[in-house]
Amino acid sequence: MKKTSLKDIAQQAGVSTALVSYVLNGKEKETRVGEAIAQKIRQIAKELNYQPNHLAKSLRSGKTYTIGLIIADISNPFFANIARVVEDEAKKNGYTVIIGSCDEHAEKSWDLVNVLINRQVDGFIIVSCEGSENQVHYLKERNIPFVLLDRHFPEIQTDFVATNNYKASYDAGVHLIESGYSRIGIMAYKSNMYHMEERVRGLQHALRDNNIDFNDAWLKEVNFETMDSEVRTAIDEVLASDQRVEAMIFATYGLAINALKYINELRLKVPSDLAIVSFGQAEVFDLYYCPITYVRQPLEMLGKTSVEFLLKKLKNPDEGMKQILMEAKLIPRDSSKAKKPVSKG
Amino acid sequence: MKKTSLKDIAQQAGVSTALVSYVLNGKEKETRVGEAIAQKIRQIAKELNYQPNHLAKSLRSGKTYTIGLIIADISNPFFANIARVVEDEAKKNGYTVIIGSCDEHAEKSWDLVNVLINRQVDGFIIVSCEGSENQVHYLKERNIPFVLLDRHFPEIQTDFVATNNYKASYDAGVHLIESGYSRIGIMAYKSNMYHMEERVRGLQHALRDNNIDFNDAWLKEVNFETMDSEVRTAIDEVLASDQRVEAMIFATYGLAINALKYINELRLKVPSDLAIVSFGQAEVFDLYYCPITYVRQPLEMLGKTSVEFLLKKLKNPDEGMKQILMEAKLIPRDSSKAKKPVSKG
DNA sequence: ATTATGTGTTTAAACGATTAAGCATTTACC
DNA sequence: GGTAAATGCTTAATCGTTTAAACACATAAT
Repeated sequence: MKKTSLKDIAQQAGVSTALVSYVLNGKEKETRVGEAIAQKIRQIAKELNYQPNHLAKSLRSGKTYTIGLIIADISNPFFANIARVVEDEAKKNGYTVIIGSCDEHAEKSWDLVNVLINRQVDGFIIVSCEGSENQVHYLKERNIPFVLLDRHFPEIQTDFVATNNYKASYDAGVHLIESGYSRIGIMAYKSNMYHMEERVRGLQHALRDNNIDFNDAWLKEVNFETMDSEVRTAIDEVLASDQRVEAMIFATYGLAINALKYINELRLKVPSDLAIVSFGQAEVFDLYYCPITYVRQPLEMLGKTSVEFLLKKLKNPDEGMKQILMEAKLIPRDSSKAKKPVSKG
Repeated sequence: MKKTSLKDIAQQAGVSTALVSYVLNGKEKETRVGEAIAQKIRQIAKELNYQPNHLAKSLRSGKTYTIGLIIADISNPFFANIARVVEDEAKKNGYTVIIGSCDEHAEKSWDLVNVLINRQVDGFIIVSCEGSENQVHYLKERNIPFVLLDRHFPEIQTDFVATNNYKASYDAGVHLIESGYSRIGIMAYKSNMYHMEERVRGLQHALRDNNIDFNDAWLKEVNFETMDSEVRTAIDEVLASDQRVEAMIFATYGLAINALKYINELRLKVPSDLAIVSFGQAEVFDLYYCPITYVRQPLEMLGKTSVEFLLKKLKNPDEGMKQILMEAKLIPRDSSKAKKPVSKG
């Protein structure tokens, strides 16, 4: 039993497919279709449970009403959630989203871009991974609409929606300082992505502005792929050094989780043995015995705005470049509780 | 700058589009294309960076190489992970996945089914929600290939891939009994979905087989939408009753999370005040101060097998019905640690 | 009576690919 | 030399829509 097409309806009604198309697209007025025949067409369409073929529509119109969403790491709940927001927002506007995760690999990301271009997506929303600048350039050259989400490349002029990571990290640093910590480290991915660098820089400047010298041993950069083991080593090191850190900022959710697991194994107490602030947000942070202070990124807003920007661009390709940095909010919890003052020396 | 099409290549090469199509689809042998011209065509295709238009291909062939994945609740990390597995597995086979979450609402699920049918997906993988039987019947009638994942309707003959929930819950019950607990409750969604009922039944039979009378007050069924508040009430009740439970099985991840939050607020200790076993799996369970015993469902296998079943069906629609129940594994942790014996009376 | 205007409908091309069928031409065979 | 087979390529229909243009009437205006 084949799907019913315009032709089927046309045949039953004894008219041409053109009329059927006009009526079912609500163009009866402009195209002056007779009221009687319009009724009949609608009636038959309902009886046959007509559902238009999106492929044909898209082929004809050149618009698929589909957005390609490329996410650097969908296992990160922050990104998983942002994907949901994007999807919901897109659906509200009649768009379908095809999601792909590149797991922080630029080649995978290339594949995805190509697959999705073949599928004729109207545009992209991309959480870029390291080394994917060429892809951004490619999309620009080919004039394919896209918006970068959460991560962007300051040296490439593009639309983007991101968090003010510098400020977020600066605030986190100040918060820890005000809570009485001064030897504050940060763990980040080994990466030259701007958002990572900003998170590191934010803390460094917070310390500098409070007259604390940042010790390079306090910065721990680990590789994404080998995170599990490297995090352990890193923790060992920052705790062992003669300049042992008292507090640590984790630049991503994944780092924090791995670190917390290890810290548990070591039977260290948070925050007395190590105070913690983490980027990202997840239920884990609430349920940890010592709830984790975290940087809450404006997830909903980021997702919604990225869709909004993209759809505007799709409607009017000549519209100007849109860039926005949103503010994150530090949510103080027990893991960064004020330190009990200790007499010096 | 338009995308290059077959026609463009044909023009440049001075041949018909048919030849180009043959060559680029590797059919030069069967269709006896001259070697010289084949070379030329490939050359030009490369120069123009030709990417075939999937829409046109699909329209012609009636196959989109797209799978619709409908998930009952994507905010559940178990489902989020299974979605990843499905996506990866599909991609390996050249399929693209369009994911939609119906948030446990049957109407949303209907919408998704229709949207995806319009998008001409080749088939569906569905984690059904309550009240969506009509949709399953609809797909069967319309002869649209689909596989039910994780949840199925025993009264409807369909392909499905699911967990043996009865056994999983039975095992959980036995484990708790062996750990010295006897007043064991279970919290589930108020639902007549088979997988839920099986989880309840599993515990009940485990108790019966160990000569423990199941007290109906130990069964707490809460509504998905109002879970936040109902869980609290339910916990209050099972702890207050004269037949206070000592242990509780949570039939879903969401229920466990909510309960744990409340238990923390009440400053109750796990497992001494209340032992816990939960379905689902997530990092939270590892990081909780008292790691949570949980039922590990064969996530990878479930996802992969569902794709496998569907793709087989797509290749050969007449293949027989495929149904499989996979075994879950109980992962014992501290939250269900053996109880210290207490003298009776 | 002729032209203009309005009304209701059909025709046919187009989107970009696939593919059965047809058409030349060359080579093989008896 | 005549038929058959092999070779290399083109034509044109098709998938299901959309939509500009053409067409055929009826009614109104001059």
